[in-house]
Amino acid sequence: MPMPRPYHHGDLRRVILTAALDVIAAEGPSALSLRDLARRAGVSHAAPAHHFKDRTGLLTVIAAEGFALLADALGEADDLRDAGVRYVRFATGHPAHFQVMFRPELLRGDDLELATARALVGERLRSAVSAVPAEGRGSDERLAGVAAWSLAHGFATLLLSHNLDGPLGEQDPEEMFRSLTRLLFQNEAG
Amino acid sequence: MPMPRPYHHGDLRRVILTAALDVIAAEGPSALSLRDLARRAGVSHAAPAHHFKDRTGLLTVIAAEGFALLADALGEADDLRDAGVRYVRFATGHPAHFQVMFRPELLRGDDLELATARALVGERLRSAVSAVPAEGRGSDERLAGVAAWSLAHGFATLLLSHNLDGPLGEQDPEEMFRSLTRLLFQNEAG
DNA sequence: TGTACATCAGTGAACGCGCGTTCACTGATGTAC
DNA sequence: TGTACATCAGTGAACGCGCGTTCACTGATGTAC
Repeated sequence: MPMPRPYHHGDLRRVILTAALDVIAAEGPSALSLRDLARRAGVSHAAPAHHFKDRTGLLTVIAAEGFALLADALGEADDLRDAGVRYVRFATGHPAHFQVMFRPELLRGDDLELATARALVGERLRSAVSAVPAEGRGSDERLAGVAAWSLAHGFATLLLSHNLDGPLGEQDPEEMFRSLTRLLFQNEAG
Repeated sequence: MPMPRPYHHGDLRRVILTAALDVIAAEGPSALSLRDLARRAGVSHAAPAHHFKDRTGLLTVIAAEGFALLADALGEADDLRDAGVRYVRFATGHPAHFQVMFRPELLRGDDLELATARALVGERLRSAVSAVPAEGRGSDERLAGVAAWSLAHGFATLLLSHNLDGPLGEQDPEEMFRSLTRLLFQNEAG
């Protein structure tokens, strides 16, 4: 005997977000439609607009949430290598967020929450780089930052798009990433 | 006095491909529609299907062409560093191809031309890695390959998605990438 | 050199579909007095 | 404690749009004889 569904959903915003993350992880951001999300949430097709205005609004919320989660993860890193590992772990753990965060053309660029969260990630990355002794990282922190970011981001991206399935075999991605940084930094610092 | 347009276009396939590359570079692969391409080519909306069957067919042709171009570029590399630079140059020079090549979910996976071109790129990358003396690259070629690929791919990806606009400033991307490899490899090998 | 026929490239009308958006509405909740 | 009113969340019908796909077609080109 089905309970009569209450008129107010109560948690619709979160439910739609979760459904959106499912869709994005499975089929990419371009597969997203508000009507489809409404259907998945069992709610009238105009309801999602109430919470997110439109697709861009929804994606912007997801990106902001993603940056906040990533900033949290990076905040707990011991050193630069660990930050890299956490970056990769974030990407595999939150593939939908990750896929959206770095695609500015999908997002409301002037969103305050997004900008704030993104800036915090930038700070965390820079401070992880600064913590490496200068002999190990060269004098140009900006350059070292881009190097570290490129490496982690490239690995994560290739991983998520299944371009490392071959080379990885059965190996754990995080473990491979760790070896990879050991190779590059010859075990110096982080 | 407009010439009466001949019934047979003569070069429609190439014209549609070019239009598709424009659209992808400007708005991403998800913005692609066959009808829109037909409109741009000034041709009836059913014509593109004649050459490419559907969106996936078109994207597969683009990806295969991209891998072929990339293989050519890598084939001329002097060493691993140069291969990296050429990888980045390819990405900036052919952004639309690059955006499509590493998204298997958009492509006809069993396409022979695609698989062949992709395999050739893999070979070229591996041979660039092998050419580095073993002291400089560690004993695990597979790992070194993934490291090099991640670095170049991450840099190229962040660059194209405008995530390096800040750090770059006025600097030439290729130049920055070169510095970045010098930093990482302390000027040892390639 | 001429003719018949096959093949190929592109046309244009028609269809059904899912989409976003709008709008007047209704049910539920919170607040003022 | 009760009532009135404002606000908020979600409904459901309607619209117009661009899309991919199908289909019978026509114009151009190549080939056989």
